[in-house]
Amino acid sequence: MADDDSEIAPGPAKRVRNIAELANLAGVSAGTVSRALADKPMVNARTRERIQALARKHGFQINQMASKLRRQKTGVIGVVIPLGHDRRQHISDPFFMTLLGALADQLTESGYDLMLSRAIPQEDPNWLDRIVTSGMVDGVLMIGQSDQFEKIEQVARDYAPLVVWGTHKQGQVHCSVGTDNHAGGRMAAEYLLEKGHRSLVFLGDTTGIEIAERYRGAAAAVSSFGKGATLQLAPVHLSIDEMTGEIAVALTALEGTFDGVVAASDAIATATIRQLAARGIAVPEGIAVIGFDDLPLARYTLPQLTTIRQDTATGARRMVELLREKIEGGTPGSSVMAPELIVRDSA
Amino acid sequence: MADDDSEIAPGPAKRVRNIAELANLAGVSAGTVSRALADKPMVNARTRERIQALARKHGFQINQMASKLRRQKTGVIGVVIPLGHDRRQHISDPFFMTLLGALADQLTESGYDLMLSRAIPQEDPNWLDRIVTSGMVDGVLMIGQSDQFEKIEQVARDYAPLVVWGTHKQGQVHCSVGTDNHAGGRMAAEYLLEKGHRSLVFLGDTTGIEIAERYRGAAAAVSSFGKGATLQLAPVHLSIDEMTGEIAVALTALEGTFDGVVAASDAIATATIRQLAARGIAVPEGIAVIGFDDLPLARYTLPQLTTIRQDTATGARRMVELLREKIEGGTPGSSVMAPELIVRDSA
DNA sequence: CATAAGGCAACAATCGATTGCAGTATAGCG
DNA sequence: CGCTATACTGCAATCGATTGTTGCCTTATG
Repeated sequence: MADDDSEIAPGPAKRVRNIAELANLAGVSAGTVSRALADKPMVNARTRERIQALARKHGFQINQMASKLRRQKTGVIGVVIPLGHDRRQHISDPFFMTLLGALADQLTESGYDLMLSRAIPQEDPNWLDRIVTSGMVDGVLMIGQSDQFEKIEQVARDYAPLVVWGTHKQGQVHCSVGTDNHAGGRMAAEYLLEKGHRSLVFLGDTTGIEIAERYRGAAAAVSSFGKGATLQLAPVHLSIDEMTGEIAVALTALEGTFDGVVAASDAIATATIRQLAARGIAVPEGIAVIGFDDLPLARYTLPQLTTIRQDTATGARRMVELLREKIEGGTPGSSVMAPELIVRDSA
Repeated sequence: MADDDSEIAPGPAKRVRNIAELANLAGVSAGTVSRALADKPMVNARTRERIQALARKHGFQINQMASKLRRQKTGVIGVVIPLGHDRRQHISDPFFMTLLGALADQLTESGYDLMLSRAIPQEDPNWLDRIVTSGMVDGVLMIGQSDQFEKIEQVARDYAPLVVWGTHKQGQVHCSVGTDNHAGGRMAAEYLLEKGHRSLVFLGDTTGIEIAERYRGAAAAVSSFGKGATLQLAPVHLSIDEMTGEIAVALTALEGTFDGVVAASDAIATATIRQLAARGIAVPEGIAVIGFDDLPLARYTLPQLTTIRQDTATGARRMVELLREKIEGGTPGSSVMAPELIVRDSA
């Protein structure tokens, strides 16, 4: 094998553990190796390439821990999912997963690593401080505010590199990216009203601020429609285990009193459609159902979901952009995205 | 100023950046602080508590990078998704996401942090080495072998702490956890045959080893059934963008030549059902469809999916268990889980 | 030929925590 | 009272890479 500069090189040679050893092999100092591998112009092009080739040949890579320690930055972004109001809500919640996927793509493209944490505020009141001051991450992206708005505010007051997916409240300290949930809720209810439905039910648990906003939006639409329109509220949690039973209970309890469902999420909407089908109620003819999120699964149902779209792809892009700005010392504002009504077949 | 154990402590006091500063405050040496915070019995119980209280008060936490560097372990497990044969397959693929969620839960419970990486072998042939030797992780969990079986084998030969979700081949070096894909494929086809369907189509791209196994299993079932039964193959990729069009093409091309579909995944199955519905073909009366995975979304479709279940929860648990064994120096074998036929309504 | 200038590389301090070993104080016992 | 054993604590080396500073050597120019 005609290889680099050696005669016979069967597979990767003796393992090189650190810069010093490689420096020995190359006959230079550790500092030079460091600069060479970092492509610094200060080192002669020829030696640089020689060193890089040697590194490649021996499968050598910089020890990240040492490097990060010295440079005081990690190249890692923490992605946190606070499971606040709904302890049993699994990290595998479909909306979280979708946004997480988008964030992973964005961060990878930006050269960051992604560290995933699940946080349970009820068990550890310092959940956020722990992540923030662990020294493991350059910044934190949070998926959802849950019922931890105050905690987030408190931490954000002296920790800059933090961007949260969620609702934006007037005057809040922390930087958020999210859909206008109030507008989305209103939009959903208005669409059902427009379609001639008058007795609406909102399926969702309003403990978390985002869902609460959606409910308020729907309520606003109904009350501004005036007499003849009503909105009932039935709490349904996001955890998939609890959801099914709660929907069944709600549907039974409210049977005959409504002709339209505003679901707090697509997951709830699909589960609802399924249960309605099981009861022999056609969607949308018997009862119309509108979702929220526009997850991929919204297109998998039959009928396909009419829903309020949250654009997770651009949301993720924006979160990463804002976080980078903050890491570099900027102070960008929050970003509120307009929800979009996606009309398909369920309403 | 009243410091140390102080009288009035209004909020977190002056920020303490490292062990040395805290040691100063406490009037002890850095070593003692380190031991105290690590709950080592060697330090006096009273001083230990005093130091811990002080740390809490100043919101001090050990610098992870320094600690990890010194101890030569990170407490981080890398979770890698190789996007081998299907470059456009997004990290947000529903099966990946489901397994990832389960892994996240398991790792968190085991006290590990989770670092997520997306790897594109075609762009970076050293994708796995890069992650393994980066010094950032104590071990690696891989989700899916894709078409990288050889690469994985090669790395596994001298990197122990690696556990892969996927198929187990006789005599392989790397440790895998997964479903018996061959048996699963066979099971799916047998079920359709048993139900009286004779002309089957397998929808899936057999470049990846796991899907290939499923196909071979189905083919085995069909050929051992004997004459009268046929199996056609139509490649459909896992990427959600490509999938839809490819299914449409396949359904059109094969129209009228089949009465049963063995889908390589639940995602493919649901997309297929939807397209059949759009063509006015009833499932399962007109054409039966059976999926693979038993993702949560399998219950969201109408009709609900009959499918081959892969138990991701126990799979994840087992992956983490095996990885821990390997990190501690053990050499556990692979684990093959039996697939399970879940009969619902689509076949 | 001499001197200046510029390009490269070596040296050594530094990031912050951990830990083996040595040292000291206190208690206990003869 | 003195000596040993025990229980802590302090000291200093170490993990591996980065980077400001210093110094050498080469080349160019008067």
